[in-house]
Amino acid sequence: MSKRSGVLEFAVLGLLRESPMHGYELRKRLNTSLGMFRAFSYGSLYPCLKTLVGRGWLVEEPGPEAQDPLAGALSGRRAKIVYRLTAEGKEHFEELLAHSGPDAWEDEHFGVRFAFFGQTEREVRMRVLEGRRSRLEERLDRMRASLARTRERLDDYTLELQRHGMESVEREVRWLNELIETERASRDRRSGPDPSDTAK
Amino acid sequence: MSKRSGVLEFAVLGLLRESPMHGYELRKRLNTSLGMFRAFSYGSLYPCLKTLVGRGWLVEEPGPEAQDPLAGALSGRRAKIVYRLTAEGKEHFEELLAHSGPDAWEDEHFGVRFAFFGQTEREVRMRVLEGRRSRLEERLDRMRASLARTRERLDDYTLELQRHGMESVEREVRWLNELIETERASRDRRSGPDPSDTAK
DNA sequence: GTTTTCATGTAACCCGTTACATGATTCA
DNA sequence: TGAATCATGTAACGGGTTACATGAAAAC
Repeated sequence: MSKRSGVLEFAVLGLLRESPMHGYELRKRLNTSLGMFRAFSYGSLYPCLKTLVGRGWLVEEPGPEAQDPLAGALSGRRAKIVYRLTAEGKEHFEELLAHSGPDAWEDEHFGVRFAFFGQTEREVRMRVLEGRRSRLEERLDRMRASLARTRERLDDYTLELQRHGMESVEREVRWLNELIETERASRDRRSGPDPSDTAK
Repeated sequence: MSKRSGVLEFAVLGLLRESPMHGYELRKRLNTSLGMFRAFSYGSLYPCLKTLVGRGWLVEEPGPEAQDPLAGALSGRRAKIVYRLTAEGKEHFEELLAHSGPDAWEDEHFGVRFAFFGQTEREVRMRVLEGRRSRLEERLDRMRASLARTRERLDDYTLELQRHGMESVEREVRWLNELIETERASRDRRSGPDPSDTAK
């Protein structure tokens, strides 16, 4: 029933798709490789892994050291649990990757989506980047409007905070512009410059 | 009992300190004037107001239109509830303002603290700005270290994401540097340039 | 041999949102 | 008169954290 709306879920599936791992290692990768923009604790990771197993997207496997006859002989030892993506799990993740709905470019989701762009279709990448950009442009419009309405009643610090906030958003828009540009260029290089396209 | 660790609580007290308001208006101010960096819904605002009243930091007052004899005569009408900061509430908020502990420069708190810098002592402002800056510098160190360790195993998109993330943090550090500079300049202008200070 | 780091989990809580319910006032 | 906006609230849920408990393996 639970939606598991899923930044964490998405990231876990994505990382496990590259290679099986146990929880501890997974968490480190979440907070470094992928991380910077979001941190997770074991308190959320392990329960998440459990529910993914419950849905058949992951399987728990004994760690490789279970092959070791010495360790195997000693009963009662708790082996590392290595999580591996199942076929259904892979299929599900690919569906998620193909999706480019509005939620894909919200603040919380965009970062993790971008982190897996390497596995994402070019067209989907474009839609997500452009969606994100127009999302931010809407926000800029609202900020500018609100600033125009309230400029005089605000003190210097509040004003400075808003100015800095707007600059941050403008900066991200420029970044997206560059990325979109690059994507387009590499697409055009592939299919050859199309006069009917560039003439527009 | 509840901690109410309080971005919302802080902002409510701060806004009501400037002038009494009813909930609806309060929420708008939270999401525009102060806002951009955080939004709140009624579902969190009204319960928060209730608990603040419960602690004696706010009082509910009938809206000004209750003075209107016509409206007052019509029984059963639900008046707007105007919230006003009590003396204890004001005292409490000033304690919060004076505080410059580590939590003041965390991501979640820093924005709201900055928004009320207009009401904050110069020394406290300095400590918060400097605390925030060193917090971000630590983060940069960790990012650089992690990047150096993992650079080759990462694909282009992940790398680009990290690069952009680091640039964002670096940019905020530069912003803080300017703010600190400005604060220092205005302080020095006050007390006159001190040779023993500038010689260092 | 002891401290660190690796490794797995659980229970309680926190701060907030969404969706809903209700009704008054203003504007077209 | 009907729609938009003003205005106040509640119940259920959501996605996470903190603090705790446990124990093996590695490093010193």
